[in-house]
Amino acid sequence: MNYSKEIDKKWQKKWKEEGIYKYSHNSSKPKFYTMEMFPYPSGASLHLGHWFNFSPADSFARYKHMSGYNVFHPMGFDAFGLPAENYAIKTGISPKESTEKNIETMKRQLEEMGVNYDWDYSLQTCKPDYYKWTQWIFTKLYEGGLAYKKNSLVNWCSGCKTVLANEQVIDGECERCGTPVERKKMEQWFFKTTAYAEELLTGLDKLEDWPDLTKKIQTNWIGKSEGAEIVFKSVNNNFEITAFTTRLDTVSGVSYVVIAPENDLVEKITTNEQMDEVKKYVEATSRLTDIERMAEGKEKTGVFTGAYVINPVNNETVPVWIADYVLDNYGTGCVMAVPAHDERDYEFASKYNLPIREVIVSEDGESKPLPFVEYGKLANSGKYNGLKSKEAIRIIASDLEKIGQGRLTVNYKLKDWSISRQRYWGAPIPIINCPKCGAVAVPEKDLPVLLPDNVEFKPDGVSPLKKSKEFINCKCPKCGEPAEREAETLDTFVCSSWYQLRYPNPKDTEKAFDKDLINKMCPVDVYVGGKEHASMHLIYSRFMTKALRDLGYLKFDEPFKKLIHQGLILGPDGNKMSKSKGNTVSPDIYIDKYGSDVFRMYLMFGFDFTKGGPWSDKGVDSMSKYFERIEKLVERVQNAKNDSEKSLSQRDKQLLRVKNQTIKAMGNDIDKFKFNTAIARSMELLNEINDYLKEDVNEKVLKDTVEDYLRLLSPMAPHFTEELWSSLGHNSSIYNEEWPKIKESELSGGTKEIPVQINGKLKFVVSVDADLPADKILEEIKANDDVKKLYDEYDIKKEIYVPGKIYNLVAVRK
RNA sequence: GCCGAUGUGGCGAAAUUGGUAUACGCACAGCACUCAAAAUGCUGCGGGAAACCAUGUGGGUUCGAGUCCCACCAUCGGCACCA
Repeated sequence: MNYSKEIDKKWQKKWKEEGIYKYSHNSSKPKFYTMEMFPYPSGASLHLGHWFNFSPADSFARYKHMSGYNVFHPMGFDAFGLPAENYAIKTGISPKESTEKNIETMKRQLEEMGVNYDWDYSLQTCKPDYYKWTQWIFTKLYEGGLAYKKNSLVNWCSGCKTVLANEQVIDGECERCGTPVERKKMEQWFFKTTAYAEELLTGLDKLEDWPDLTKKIQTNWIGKSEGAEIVFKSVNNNFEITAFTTRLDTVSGVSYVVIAPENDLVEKITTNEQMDEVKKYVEATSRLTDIERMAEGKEKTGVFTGAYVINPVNNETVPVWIADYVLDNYGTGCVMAVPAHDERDYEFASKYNLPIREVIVSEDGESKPLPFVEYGKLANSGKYNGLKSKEAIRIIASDLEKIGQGRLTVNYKLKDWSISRQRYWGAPIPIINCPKCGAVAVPEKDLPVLLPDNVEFKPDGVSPLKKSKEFINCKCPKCGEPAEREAETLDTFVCSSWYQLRYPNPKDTEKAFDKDLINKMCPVDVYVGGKEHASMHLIYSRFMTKALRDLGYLKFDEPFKKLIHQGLILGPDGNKMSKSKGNTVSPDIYIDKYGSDVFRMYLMFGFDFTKGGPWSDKGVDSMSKYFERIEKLVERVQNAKNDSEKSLSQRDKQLLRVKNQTIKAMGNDIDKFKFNTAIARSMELLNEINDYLKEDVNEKVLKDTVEDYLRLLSPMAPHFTEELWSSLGHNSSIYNEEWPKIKESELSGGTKEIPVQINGKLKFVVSVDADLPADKILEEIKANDDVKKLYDEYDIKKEIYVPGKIYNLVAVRK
């Protein structure tokens, strides 16, 4: 075979010299913005996952380019983050240095893949010319009331020595290092994602081209629940407790009220007699990690506060308890406990001998074993007796509203996004804390707040930036008095929540993005990336888009119109690839042996793009053989004479028909990221062409077909087809060829087979002229000898003819 | 526990959305070329002698079901003391 890695190199060089992938916003063609989630620049060479993600996405972009779009397909680097910092701690090489080096390596390797990126439209989140604008966005959100600081309970990872967002806590462990997460109270910056909870949820309905699974995950994550608030006043009328409940119908069964140990009310309401015990309990729970606290089967614990409140619905006095089965960060952190109709309350009440009163029975009035948690009919509920649960909720809520002690409301699991990180390698939060003026945003003219180079950043829980006096000490931009800078850095997800807005104009020193341009370019038409970001990056980006829209910068609601998740290539053993399991596979040996295109094609053909699967290289050889067969065919065509005068034979027409079918099918497939079937179609076309070569060949038909065939393959195998294209005497790149147009006239003709069935079971097929109108086809079927025989053998009860498709007889054998 | 996805040959997988199940490959077998092998090319390839039977299992709707409906089994994923 002629194709090899050397051919890749030759064309990569030429493409670069000729600048064929240079992008310009000035074009008469319609825009098409497609991008992949940008990678983190890690030290090692590109792994299989990168290839599986980026090379098909590149093929897609190439296909769109050939289909007449002005395709914008940028690539950048998500360059801030912990790995570089941890690497630095280990080796002493600064994050800046190692990151820059890694980016250079990665860029080179991406080019070896044969991608059509224009590096003039690229970005690196760790560069001041980028993070200046991340900081600017922060200040805009701050001014718009969407960023705020509060003392709050946060997820603390003692491994990474930093705070984590809720989204970064997986099963109670740090998403990055697996350390059990602790809870800590700290002053933290937040973005007000909750302000958009409802829109983030309802907006999902409009995202028709997003995977259902991803929308489902976001729906769960947002966790909307409709219920009611109810206010319990204390017996002495010196405090109030507001609880959220979805089961206001059970309110007459409240036998106590519980609040979370961390809740601010605890201190306020606890009586002196109970204070010691309560303090002990609160301290004990605070020592537990989330995992310990929520361990399955863990017995519920709690303690009485000494306080009593009044149930506004029946005026009963009930005790107030503290228990760690109540979460402070959901609802109000306070719960009305109805042991008869809630499993948790039942367990707790049983343990502490609190009353259990049945107030819901089944709809037919039957008493059910407790705890009975389904909807039913009210009992033991005074004037509400006999009401069905759902109407009771409405009526009780409206009664409470009249006395100002409750109302229907909604609650979301979604929390505000915690964005402060006590680490070094990130964008400094652009805030100056002035003793007089408070937190003041750094004015645009003073941005970026540069990340200092020489800082000791060994993690010890104190933000490394605090240790740099030069960094910390500054003047308040408002009053000019001495002040201190915020010492924390932004969660890297802030950097990636807006990067698609920067790509179209990455070198702009005046603004983050050009309003007019970005409103034309966005939303991104197709976004490709892993589904592990469903409840992180993809929520943050959506939030940021909506926030910037409401601040007047954007005119669209969603960042990404269509979303595709690539699957995961697993190790040969079916497990996730990891160095510790020793099941990693490097793409390099395949690239060296076969060249980039064979490998790209193999990845696309051997796996469903959205599914992935366990790695196997069984078919790589056969892909290489496919390339050889193509080379042979092209060699044959190089000597093709031009016999255009010849009229088309039936065989010629059949070839053209198959070609047109292939064009149609491959286009549809690539649009849906179904590269496996697209390549299968191309193989069918090759088989057809080789079959055609056995008979009388019309050289012009052959050459046209083969050239179209190369065009069809070129998005998937850019180097290989470029080489063959030039061997056919073409001087311009195949990349700038048009994707072949379907000729309807050539699509028709030939014969087609109509299945003939008895009772839905296939008997045989009848071949008919494909161009015949449906009723003529039916005539031909009926005239067919085999069909006539069926009439003799069977009693025909009914005849079903789906025009031009199938002929079925409902019949009994005579 | 709640929500969701998937299940088709020895294997990776197709099936225009209710209309010829197993496309395209891999593996395998036979033949040709060769002294021979490799490479290449051709042929076959779900089961069954056949009628027929086969898309995780059992029902249902339909002239017709891999596709729609109900129940179940298995695997994977998301959420999970969310009041």
